Amino acid sequence: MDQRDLSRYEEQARIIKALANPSRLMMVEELNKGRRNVSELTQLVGSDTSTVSKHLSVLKNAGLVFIEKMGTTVFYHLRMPCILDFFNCIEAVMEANAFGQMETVISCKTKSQS
Amino acid sequence: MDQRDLSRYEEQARIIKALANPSRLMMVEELNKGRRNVSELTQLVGSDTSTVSKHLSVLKNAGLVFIEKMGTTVFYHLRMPCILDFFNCIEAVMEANAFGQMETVISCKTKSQS
DNA sequence: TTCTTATTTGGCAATATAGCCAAGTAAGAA
DNA sequence: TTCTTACTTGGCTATATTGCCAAATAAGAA
Repeated sequence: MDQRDLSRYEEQARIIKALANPSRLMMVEELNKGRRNVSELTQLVGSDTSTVSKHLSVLKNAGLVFIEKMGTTVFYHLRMPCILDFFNCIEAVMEANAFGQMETVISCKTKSQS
Repeated sequence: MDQRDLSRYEEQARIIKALANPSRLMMVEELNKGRRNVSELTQLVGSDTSTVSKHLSVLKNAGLVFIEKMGTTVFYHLRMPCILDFFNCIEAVMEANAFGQMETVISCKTKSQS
């Protein structure tokens, strides 16, 4: 295990961790439609403004969004060209899981019949 | 905000969270080469066996791996057909970040020159 | 059965995360 | 300047995560 590899995994984990939160996923999906300011995202998520602001700073530190200031309002933009691939991948895992659960039910039925 | 949407985001977050750890990323990448038992993964990661076992149970609960028992040893298999897309996406963000840092350096230089 | 090897689970301490409220900052309006 | 609006930061608590050690389990071997 190389030190370079380790820090690469740590950096990857940092970015993935920034996405590993329901509120932040919601915001990312919304930002994929276009720029949004903090108030708009706050309304979407339904938490305190400060909470949303902190979520946004997590996304910013991970490099997933960038800001554009206009007067007193701050617009957040998504910088994640691969977002569709990313969500499709997670979606595929979820589908596989749903299918797996179905199989379990079937196999239980089969067992109870035998 | 629909309750269905919320729980979808929660489920997505749970899967993403399972990937958001350096040791688990290391294991996932290794498992992409083929099945591995706990000892092999323990050696790879360099933590305690119990720690690795718990990491594996996180991956299993997320549906990202499944097991195959052979006598006393347990082989873990990756179930993530999209793993390449996933890593490529994260890689793209990392590259964009590196590029962004470079830009910052350049813009600082430019500013100090003006 | 006892011994050994492979793995999982329980329990604990250290650290990180999430959310709220209150306080601080920043930019424009009055 | 003061007021207001938009946002960020500090501070706190509750909860979750990580990693270790020790103990439990499971399956063969002796």
